[in-house]
Amino acid sequence: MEKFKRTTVTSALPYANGPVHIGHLAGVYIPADIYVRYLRLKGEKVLFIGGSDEHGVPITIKARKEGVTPQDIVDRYHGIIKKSFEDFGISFDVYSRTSSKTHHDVASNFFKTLYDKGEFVEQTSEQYYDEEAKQFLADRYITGTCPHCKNEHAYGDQCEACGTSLSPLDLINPKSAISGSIPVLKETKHWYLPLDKHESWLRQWILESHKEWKPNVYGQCKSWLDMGLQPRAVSRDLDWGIPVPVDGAEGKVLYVWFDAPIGYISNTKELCDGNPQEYGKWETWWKDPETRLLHFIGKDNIVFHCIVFPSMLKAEGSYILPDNVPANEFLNLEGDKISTSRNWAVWLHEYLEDFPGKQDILRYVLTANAPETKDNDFTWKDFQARNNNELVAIFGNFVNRTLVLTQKYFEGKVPARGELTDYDKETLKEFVDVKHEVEKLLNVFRFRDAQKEAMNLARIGNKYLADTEPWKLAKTDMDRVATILNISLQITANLAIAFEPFLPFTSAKLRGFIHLPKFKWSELGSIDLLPAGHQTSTSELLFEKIEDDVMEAQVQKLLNTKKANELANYEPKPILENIAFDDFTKLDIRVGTVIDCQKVPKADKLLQFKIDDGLGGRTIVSGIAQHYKPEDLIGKQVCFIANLAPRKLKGIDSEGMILSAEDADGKLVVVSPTNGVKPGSEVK
RNA sequence: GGCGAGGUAGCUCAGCUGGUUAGAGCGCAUGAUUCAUAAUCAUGAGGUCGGGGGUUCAAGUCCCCCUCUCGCUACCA
Repeated sequence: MEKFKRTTVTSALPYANGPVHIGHLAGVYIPADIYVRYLRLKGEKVLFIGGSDEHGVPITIKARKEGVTPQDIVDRYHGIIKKSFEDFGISFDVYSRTSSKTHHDVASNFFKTLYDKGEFVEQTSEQYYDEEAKQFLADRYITGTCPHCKNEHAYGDQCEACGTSLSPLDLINPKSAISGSIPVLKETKHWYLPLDKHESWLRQWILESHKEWKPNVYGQCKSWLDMGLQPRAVSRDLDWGIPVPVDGAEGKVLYVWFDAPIGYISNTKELCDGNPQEYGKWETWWKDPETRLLHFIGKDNIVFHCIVFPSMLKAEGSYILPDNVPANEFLNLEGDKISTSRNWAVWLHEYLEDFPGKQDILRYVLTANAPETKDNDFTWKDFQARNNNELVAIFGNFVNRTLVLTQKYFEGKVPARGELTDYDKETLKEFVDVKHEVEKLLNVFRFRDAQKEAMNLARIGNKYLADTEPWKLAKTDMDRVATILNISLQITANLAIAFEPFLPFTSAKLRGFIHLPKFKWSELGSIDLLPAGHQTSTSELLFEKIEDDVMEAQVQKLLNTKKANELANYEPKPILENIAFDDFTKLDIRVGTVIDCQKVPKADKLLQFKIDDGLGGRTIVSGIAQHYKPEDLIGKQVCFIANLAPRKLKGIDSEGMILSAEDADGKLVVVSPTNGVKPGSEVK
């Protein structure tokens, strides 16, 4: 740590196609904000960089669907996201966006530098081109019939009906989603970052030099490195994004994952160029070896920030590499994965409508239950318990007791401290220890435990009051009461400092109560924060209890979402276009009896069937292993397409396709005749 | 199937390079207390550390096998 003079902290750029929810906050922004506030309080030089990620295909699709421009979409969500962060006290030095002019220039130059240095590999491949719209089609812009489930509305990268990932070339009857015309294959050139060439130094850098990274991060990197790295395309044929700054690259833009992390750099530049006196030169924050670079991210981003982006920085040559990448796991909500598309989330802007002014409760709960080592679950019950039993009962209560007693006995003025007893000294020593403990934990990104440790300060205070009982002594020994309250008030002031990184709004409110305008982290542990005679205010409450009905309303809101989702899921898919009878008769569907059935080794989803088809038997491989036990199917009759061209699966020739119905929840159920029939019977 | 991360008290989690009766917070029980938002304080009950085998004088901690959860990856005619 000593070798660094300053710290650049980045937090993952949220994708501007939707608002942000508690998962974002818990995984990335709260930990980053706590860390940054902590460093600032210590007087260290630090920049906290954020911004919206505004390029990429999903934004263009959303725009098209709504009949607006991509810029409209990102303007809308950038605004909402930025406001949410401000509302929750995420203290970015800059929150900009990748559609900015600065970013376009920086990213463009970055690419150009790598291009000129020969760090890319050029490769030409065949991709679909829309001759009417005169453009190449991104995978998402091609629709067609899924070769697996025959859904006519499959996308070029994925069929949403059966969940299969596809390549555009797999689609039957591909169609352009832009013009509706039939696309043609055309050669196109793209640039690739040859990650394989970076493998050896990455291996050394991560696996040897950064064993201190969190296990989930280190393990994920090792997994990727051991699998062997492949070149990654850095350009796309698209009109939304940063144009590839090279001759002959018309109609091509930088691939979104390439431009997004550069956004950290551009946003730094924007900040520094706008106020050089305050922030200095942007290069200092990115190129000086005495700068410590930290990326706060969620686990989905590990590979980009540990492997891809460092490779880009290394290839460029003049940049420093991240010193650590503290990545969190995921937060679930009431037992289910948070999902933007299923609206299964607690949105930050909605939370503030329901709980105005209570952002610190959410900050507290999300930190106390942060997914630091594994996925965690957010429940409203836990939210209520932590508020009522911890914030209200321990923290708020201690502050309130102290201030009320001070008011009662000393008109709100800090009383002078007399001689300290041994017990007083013991108590003081304990809360000096808290400082060291919090620091130790924050330094290794253990925010959950650090916050718990800060809470200990209030516990110490409550115990101190209970043990010394100033309300009894008030009848006999006011000097002693003065000392006790003086110490209690010092503890209160310490709480304001200790909680500033975690609960900034509460800290500010508390400082208002005790009129403590200025403070530093180094003063934590001091018993001279409030001089004798200093005035404190009659307190309002720091936290309020949350009643059951309020929580029930939130749970009900989620249940309603779930119900709405179920209804939506139950809607059957629209019927496909009519076909001629001849087309039907081309299909030869038969009934067969399962003679044998077993799992295909080394495949999770495949079962291998031996079917009696009345004609000597045949082998069929079917992807239903997750829905049936092999032995349960033996002896059953199934329907299968008998004249489908055979295909090898995991080395086994599959001679046909077993028919299954897909239930609303995605469960596959084999179609079977209601009464037994002779094997080989035709289905008409 | 391969790889990665997890599986420790009712719940959420600590347990560093193996070392005496396995810890914390919440919840629960009992007692004390009233300055405080029925808040606080003390005490206590609760775990064969996912299962099995092994190494060792000694294993939650190291090795092997199995099992469950999550993620990446392959497979879904």
